[in-house]
Amino acid sequence: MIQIKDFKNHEGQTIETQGWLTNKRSGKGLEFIILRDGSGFAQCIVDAESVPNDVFETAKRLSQESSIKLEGKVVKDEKQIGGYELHVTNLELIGTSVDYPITNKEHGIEFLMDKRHLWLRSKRQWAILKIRNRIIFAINNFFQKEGFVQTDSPIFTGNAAEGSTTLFSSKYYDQDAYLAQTGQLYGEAMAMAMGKIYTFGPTFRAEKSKTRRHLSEFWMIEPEMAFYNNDMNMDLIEKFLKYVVTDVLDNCKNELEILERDTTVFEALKAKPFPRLTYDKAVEIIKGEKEVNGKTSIQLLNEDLENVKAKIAENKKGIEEREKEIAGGVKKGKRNFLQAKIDQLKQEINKLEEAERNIPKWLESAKNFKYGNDFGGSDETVITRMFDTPVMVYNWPHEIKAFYMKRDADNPEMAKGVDVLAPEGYGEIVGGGERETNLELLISKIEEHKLPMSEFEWYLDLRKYGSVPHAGFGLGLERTVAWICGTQHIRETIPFPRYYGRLRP
RNA sequence: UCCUCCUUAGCUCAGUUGGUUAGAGCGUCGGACUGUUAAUCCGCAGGUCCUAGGUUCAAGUCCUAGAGGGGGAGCCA
Repeated sequence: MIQIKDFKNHEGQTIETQGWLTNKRSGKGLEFIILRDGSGFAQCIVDAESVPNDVFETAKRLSQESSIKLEGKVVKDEKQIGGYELHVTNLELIGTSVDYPITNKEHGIEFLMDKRHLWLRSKRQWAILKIRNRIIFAINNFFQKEGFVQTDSPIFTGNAAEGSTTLFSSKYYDQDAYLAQTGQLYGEAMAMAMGKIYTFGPTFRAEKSKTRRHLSEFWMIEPEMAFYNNDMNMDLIEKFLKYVVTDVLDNCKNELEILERDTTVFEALKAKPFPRLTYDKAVEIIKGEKEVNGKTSIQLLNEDLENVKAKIAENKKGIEEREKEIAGGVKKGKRNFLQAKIDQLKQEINKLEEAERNIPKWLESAKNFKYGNDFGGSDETVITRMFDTPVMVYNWPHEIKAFYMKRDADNPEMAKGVDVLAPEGYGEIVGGGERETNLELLISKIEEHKLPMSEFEWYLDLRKYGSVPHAGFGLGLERTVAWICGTQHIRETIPFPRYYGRLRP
């Protein structure tokens, strides 16, 4: 039994293969079957003259997602995705498929999410999951090569700590428990034992967020390094992200092509250093007080808005012209064609008008940004819009950062945190920083945040027994997958997404 | 929780100032076509216009309430 990905090693040979019919086209005495088997996609041709009558009849009646076993000759054909097709000599039906709900046409996100268990079979989803797999592989490779030890943090935690995020509450025997929102504090303990570690596991946030970049359950990679300061931390993040992106570019060409991802942005990223902005500089850029590449954020956003408006006007004109043409009297076929185009333009307008409503709000919030606040989603969009690589923002006001963040000795209002913002509006993919080592400062911070001291006794021990400078960060897997794949929604990047309002399938 | 947009055929969507029998494309099914790439062409079938009230001679269209969904804010990876 030969897998589709190995067809290239069997050119000219007659082989057996099996899989599912994902699409079919037919001509007289010819059936073109698009077969998928998880390893790839291939066109299989059943010619009435090359197979027994009953086999051709079976092929003719095959429906979408029928499972089949095929025998045939592998033939090279440059036009095919994998470069090879199968000239079928025999075919056997394994399992029928009646009224498969997902057709090869458009569907809405809600319908597809209700059918997620079947949607996973489609080509686009296949490509995304293959890239997700490669990213995970690359992450592990990178840290293993760099001498990190993979360790895991617990999922049940006893404290709802670390501040503002809402957690999922649960029961642990007779005690209240919560699902972990991060493994970081445990990571610090493990780094004190193993030197350099990383955790890789699921995290849970019970925020009722309804945006294209949020999930309630997502996977996070959290490295933690003893004897690292924040500058070393930022060097590592940059090296790490470049490694992962390069690895995916080298090994997932076919998948990126299926997704129609423009990979030129990644080529730029490989060559250039990531911009490193202090919080102060980033705020100047957001408020439009500082130019980047000759433009301020306000100018750029206004340009974006003008472009959106121009596109809407253009579409409206296109609709008007076609409506006039229809009113003038045309044949049925032509009328249908024009009507379809009109509908498509109207749908585009709906999306553009959403942008038209949002951009002015972002502009307002950018202009009125108050120094000392944390960045909101729109502020991140504004700042990443200015650059074509990920941007690092470091040295944040300590008041808006977590209690364990290291205070800057030269600038006591600031904490040594770093956020990495992905380009193209994919948001914050990394959050991290150097950790506070001063026991007294930590204790006062815990009190300031009104956190239960008893839950942190063990954590404070880390500062009592051989405390050392250390740093680390957390990378959101799904946001990274979304950015590299260029997906519209983060929920396409995980097999069975959990987000507000979605628990099944 | 707040703001905003949406809900019409299996799916994706049109439906004008309220006005006769609610439309299209795709999909299904039947047929045509020897090489198709979301194939194409012809034909048949397919409707609780989200729900409940209300205004009106008349409601898919207007009003009120509710349900569900998209996007955004907050929060964050």
